[in-house]
Amino acid sequence: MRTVDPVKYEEKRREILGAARRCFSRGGFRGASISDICAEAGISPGHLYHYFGSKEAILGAIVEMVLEETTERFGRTMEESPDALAALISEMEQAKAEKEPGVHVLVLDMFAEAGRNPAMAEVLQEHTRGMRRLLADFLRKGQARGQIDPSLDAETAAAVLIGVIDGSKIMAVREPSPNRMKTIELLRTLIDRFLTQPVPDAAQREYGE
Amino acid sequence: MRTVDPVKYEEKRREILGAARRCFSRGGFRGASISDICAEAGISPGHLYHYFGSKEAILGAIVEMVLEETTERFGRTMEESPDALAALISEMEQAKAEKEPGVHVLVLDMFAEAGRNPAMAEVLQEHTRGMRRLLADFLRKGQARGQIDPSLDAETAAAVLIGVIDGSKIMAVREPSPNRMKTIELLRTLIDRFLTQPVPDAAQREYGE
Amino acid sequence: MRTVDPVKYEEKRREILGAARRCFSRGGFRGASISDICAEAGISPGHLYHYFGSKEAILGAIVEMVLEETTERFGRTMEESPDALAALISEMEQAKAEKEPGVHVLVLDMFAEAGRNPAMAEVLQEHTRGMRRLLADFLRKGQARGQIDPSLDAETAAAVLIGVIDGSKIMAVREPSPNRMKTIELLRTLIDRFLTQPVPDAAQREYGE
Amino acid sequence: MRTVDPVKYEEKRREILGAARRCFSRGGFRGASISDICAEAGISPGHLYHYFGSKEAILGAIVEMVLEETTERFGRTMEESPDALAALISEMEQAKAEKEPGVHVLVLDMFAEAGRNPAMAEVLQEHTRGMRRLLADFLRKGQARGQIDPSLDAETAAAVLIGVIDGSKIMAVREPSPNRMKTIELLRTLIDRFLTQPVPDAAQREYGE
DNA sequence: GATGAATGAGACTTCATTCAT
DNA sequence: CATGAATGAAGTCTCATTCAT
Repeated sequence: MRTVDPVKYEEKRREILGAARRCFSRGGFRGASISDICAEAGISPGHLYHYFGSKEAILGAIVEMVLEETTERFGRTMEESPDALAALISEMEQAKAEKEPGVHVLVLDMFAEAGRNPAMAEVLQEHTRGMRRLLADFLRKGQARGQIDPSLDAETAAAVLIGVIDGSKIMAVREPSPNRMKTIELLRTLIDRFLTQPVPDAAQREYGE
Repeated sequence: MRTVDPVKYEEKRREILGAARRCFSRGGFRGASISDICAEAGISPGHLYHYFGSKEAILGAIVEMVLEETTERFGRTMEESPDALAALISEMEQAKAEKEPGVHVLVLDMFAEAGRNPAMAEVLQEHTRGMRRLLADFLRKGQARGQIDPSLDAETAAAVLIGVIDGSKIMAVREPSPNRMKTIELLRTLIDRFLTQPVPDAAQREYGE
Repeated sequence: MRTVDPVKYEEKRREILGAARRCFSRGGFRGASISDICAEAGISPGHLYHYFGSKEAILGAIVEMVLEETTERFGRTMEESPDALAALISEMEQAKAEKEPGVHVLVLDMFAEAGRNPAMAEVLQEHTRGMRRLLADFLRKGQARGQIDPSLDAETAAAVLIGVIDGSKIMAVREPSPNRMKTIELLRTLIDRFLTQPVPDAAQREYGE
Repeated sequence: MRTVDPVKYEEKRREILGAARRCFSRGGFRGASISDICAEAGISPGHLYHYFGSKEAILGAIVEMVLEETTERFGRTMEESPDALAALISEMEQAKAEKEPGVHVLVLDMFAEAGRNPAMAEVLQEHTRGMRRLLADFLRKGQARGQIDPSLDAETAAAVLIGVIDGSKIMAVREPSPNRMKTIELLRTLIDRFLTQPVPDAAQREYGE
């Protein structure tokens, strides 16, 4: 009798996904139970299975959601930033000041999971391609504007920079809060020097003289 | 009569640890069961608890082992390398060509776990301090020899470089095998430019002109 | 749709409690396993945990139930009895002719458990206070009616009598069935003499003469 | 080659029994493991099985030991006491001031166990007979000396008094420390009135007048 | 005598999933 | 739509007992 209102359906789905995300953020993919998610979402387990066929499916949807958000945010950041350097630094700082602190855990868990789950690996790789393309375009624009070393292969440089961003996320786990400022500052230098054309080789190794 | 034989004990312990490591590499910390480990090690569940008081304890021992190995290998790499750049690149390449491919997963899992398990975080931070000190000393030597920009704060630079190495590990998950070469090559450039003194500011932004 | 039905829930809970009680009566608190209880109740182990969070919780509920029943029955007995003596004797006889013979074991187990489990001790003490108050009031009424020695402190006498009742329960374990009659008969004398004012001291030690 | 020195054997057996007793006192029969006992006795599990064929056997030996001690102590107490009343009170007080507080638990556990384990019940009943005989003799002597109501059947009275003593042990669990003094005092009255000839019936119910 | 490595059954508990209502 | 009762496999861990040394 009741028509299956697809709007409401999607809405509820998103609600559940939000609850799941909060749960996963706390204890990782394996650490949150369907029960936990149901409690957080305020629904019954039976009902949850109307929206997702399995826990794995929830996980998949979450990953997609998180990755999409990441890409989106990254795209916005780049649009709003004056240059590549500022954009990348901003990206790293934003990641650090996340409202939900568990997001990091979620992303790290994703990496680990991708290391052993081919399906997840595929999703992650697909997303990485998208993000790299985005960043590469951005770099190319910088090169066109003369802000970035034109000899860099934009595509490869983008991959490298994504690696640097990932590394900065791990730094948050590896080191306690102190001197994070100084590290970020030096990361800025690192990126700056990478993207900027270096002096001719001849001049390079001369400090000691 | 007096058969205590701590040698055999330690040997067996190591054997179990090896089995556990293989299992964890496959399925992550949470994904491998005590049963799995026992099967892999060829012992009964009851017996395993002669050597480790809990699954958590096994995990702890593994983590310690892996981190120790990492530090050792890193130390050796640096001793054998002619300069900092070579050492870091070699480190990243070695990591990639690990005999046991699952080690990556293990390390990534460790990061994720540290993100929510304070005990694990503590261990990881302790180890990070050690590794950073090692790397900082190495950088200072390079600075003394005039190979590295003396204006860099060695301690902070070490932290940043560890981040880059971590990032390179994630790259292995993010991107399929192709064009890994080019990425590694560009990472070399990144590190090179970071550690090497840049040209005077005046000369920097001149590409386009 | 709105099927919460706390009635059915409570019913099932009581059912499980009944099964647990039967199991505990057979083998004691430690001797009955969750599996046993599930088999007795005809449910799966997973389901049992919908109703009780732990084995300890079941135990707690049982204890409460048994103690409550005891108090209730004791209250009724006293209301129905013409005087204190009859009430106490009736109490001891009733205890002996329990429908479920295991109840004794259960109570004895409770005492033992209370000797080492502080939580259980607390529950038992709470219940003891209630029962003592009940009995003390009863004794005071008897004193008012001139049936009981008014010089007895009702509260303390109640404690002592509870001890006598407990002792009579242990007698059931200590001695095989024969000459139970005679013992009960003599217990009646014991209580009678305790509650009844004795002759002046002068008259007391004169038997032999 | 080595003769099986029966003295040393018995000694070691007793040592293990002591350790087991301490363990059982803490956690009850079921709460102490063979491992615990071995640790407490400072021997290996394999060795323990040279002395006792099973855990059950240890339990049996302990029970026998405890019961024997109880009887012995009770015998001594009676020999040393001037009259029955003093002896019984002393018995109850001694029990209360036990060096090892866990002895109570052990005894209570024994009662509970006897409620369901026929072998244990048999042992307990055997011991009870011995103790009752002892006490009955003692009472008869008191009757002969004119200190105790001669109309009491000594055998039955002994059973009743053992019940009172048992009850006083449970009181230690049922009630926290306060006003234990008063209770013991009143227990004295209870026993005194029980053993002492009451006034003629006619005089008894006259308080109110 | 004495050790402790080794076993394997079984304990409690969790959890993804299904289904009658 | 929605509930929550129900399942049963699997997980971690304990423990009495055996046996080669």
